[in-house]
Amino acid sequence: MPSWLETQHSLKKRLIDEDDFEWQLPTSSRNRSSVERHGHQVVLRYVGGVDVSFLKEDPSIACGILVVLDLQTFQIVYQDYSLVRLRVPYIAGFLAFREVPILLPLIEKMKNSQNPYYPQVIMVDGNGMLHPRGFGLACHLGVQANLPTIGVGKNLHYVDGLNEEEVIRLLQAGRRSGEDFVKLVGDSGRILGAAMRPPRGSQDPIYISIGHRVSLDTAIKIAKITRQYHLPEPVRQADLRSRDYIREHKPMLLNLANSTWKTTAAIDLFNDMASSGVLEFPIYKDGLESFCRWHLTDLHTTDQCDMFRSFLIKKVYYEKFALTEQQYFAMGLEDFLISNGKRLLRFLRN
DNA sequence: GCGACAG
DNA sequence: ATCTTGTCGC
Repeated sequence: MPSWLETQHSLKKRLIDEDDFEWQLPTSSRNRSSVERHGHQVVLRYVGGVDVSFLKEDPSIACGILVVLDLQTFQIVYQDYSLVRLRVPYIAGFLAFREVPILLPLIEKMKNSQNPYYPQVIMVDGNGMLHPRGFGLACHLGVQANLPTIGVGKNLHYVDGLNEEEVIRLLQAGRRSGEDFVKLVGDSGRILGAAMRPPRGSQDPIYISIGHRVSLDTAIKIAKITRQYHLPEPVRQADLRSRDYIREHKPMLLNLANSTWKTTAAIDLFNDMASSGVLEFPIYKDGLESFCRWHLTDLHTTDQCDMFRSFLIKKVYYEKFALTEQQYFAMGLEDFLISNGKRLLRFLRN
């Protein structure tokens, strides 16, 4: 099994950072004819948006959504949900490994059914090239779905020396010239994306970056024409609707959370350790990523097991299963496997 | 050395 | 991601 790092690097080779599509951007003039050729729109009309929302009481339960906005009417013409139980932690810089498995099937389902609203480009709730290794969620999803994608971030990832204060300063400097966007140049000199000035009243910028098969200039143009409020409409609608879905189904979801949670979490942990003999976890150190590795063969003494236990609690259990500290202890899981080193040793021998 | 870290 | 009512301003 390749590591997440290796997967990112190899998928990145397939990334296309320039315009690669049949359609054209709609002109500012109003004569938007719905001309079609070979069943495909010649002018950009259907813009997708994806997002994932979570259940507060059990963050391992999530709802992924795909919506499609019709630019001609500015209405949502398609939406589809997917309810999932997450087994992958959120780790900064590796968001795609958590969300792509949810979102990709939604896209493929639509493609396989030859839905006429199949999006020509998808706006993703998460960054694209504006990412520590230049391959964020939007890139990852775009490459795997082979669709043009645009990254739309609400927060600036810690990457290439960029910081938010500087961005806000740049945006305000560009205000006089009427410029709504500022391109973001990292310490390396590379252009990583662009910051979009929020509508007046709000302070936080949003961040646009290349996902796949779209140039930054095109991404910016599409962000412009799809923005009515703070966020571009496809992403905003995906956000709102997936949140609504969670809210509406809350009673049922709470049942689900209580019924299978405990055993699933414990069994998965067993399997992970037993099959690979090693637990790996990516961590950041001095702006570089590395892996924290624990080999089961390292666990000879009670002390080592105790250290392993605290690592496990801090770095694996909470994040791997997206548990909060309170939830973790409420589950009583520490008694099950890792209450102390001796107990862990006993488990390892069997 | 620590801390900054998309959703 | 999630937590949250009223409130300040156009």
